[in-house]
Amino acid sequence: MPYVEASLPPRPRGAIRIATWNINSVRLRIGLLQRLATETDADVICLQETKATNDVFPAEAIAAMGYPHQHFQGDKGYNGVAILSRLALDARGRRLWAGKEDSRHVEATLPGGIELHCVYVPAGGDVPDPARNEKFAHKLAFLDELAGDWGGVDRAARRILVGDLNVAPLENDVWSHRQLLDVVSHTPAETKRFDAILSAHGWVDAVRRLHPEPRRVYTWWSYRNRDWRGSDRGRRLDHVWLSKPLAERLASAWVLKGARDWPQGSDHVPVVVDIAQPRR
DNA sequence: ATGGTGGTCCTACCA
Repeated sequence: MPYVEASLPPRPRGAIRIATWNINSVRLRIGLLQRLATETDADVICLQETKATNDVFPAEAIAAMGYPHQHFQGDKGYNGVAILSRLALDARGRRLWAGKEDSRHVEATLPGGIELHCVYVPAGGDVPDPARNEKFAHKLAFLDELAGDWGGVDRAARRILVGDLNVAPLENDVWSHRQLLDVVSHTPAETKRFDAILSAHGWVDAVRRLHPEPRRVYTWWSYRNRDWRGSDRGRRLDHVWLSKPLAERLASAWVLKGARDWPQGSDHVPVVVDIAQPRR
């Protein structure tokens, strides 16, 4: 199983461990970020929905946790992404998408020339019709841009894209494929775009590489579900994508399901991967 | 059945 309830096994010598988590307010859950660091021993933590502008981002508290190398971008009350690292971040940047100023992407380069992208795809509202719902149109436009050559399509590059992509692409990424076909996050309009992005860039879906269908894997359970674990109406919205050279080094992938029960937790749980040291 | 819960920041908007 990809699921773990608490602490992960030790990181293999020389491996890089990367976690991604939609934290749903970094200031409210700063204590849970420490818990994530302790339970995973991650080298790099990518966050989405930090909901903090850069001037109020808790950079010093996070540096004190052992992550002094940081690259973040946030909006007041909404969006917001961050890359937090024990390892030096060589180059940093961000990109704007679908004609908006939203803080939905940051990128940085890790030691070894690994290009890391942290992305927060728009949720898309409730009505799965771009003609009637601007938010859904925005989401589709965002996904179309992700399928384009925004970073230069280079399948040989050492490149990672992680984040809350707000799409559950496969039948076993949702609790009921049939019932969610017209629910935003699992509509054909979205899942077809996912396929297009993956094939255009040669991305490998890390969790599914190691834990293939028909195994069910979720990373999000709604707050509106009283007994989230019992009813298990989840969706796999959070992803780690690897370019082929890095997919060949993929050692492990976990979903930290236990985080959904942390006191005052996020509705998303962290996804964690280990990338082994390159052969030399 | 058209809710249900949670975050931000003050009134509604977003997820």
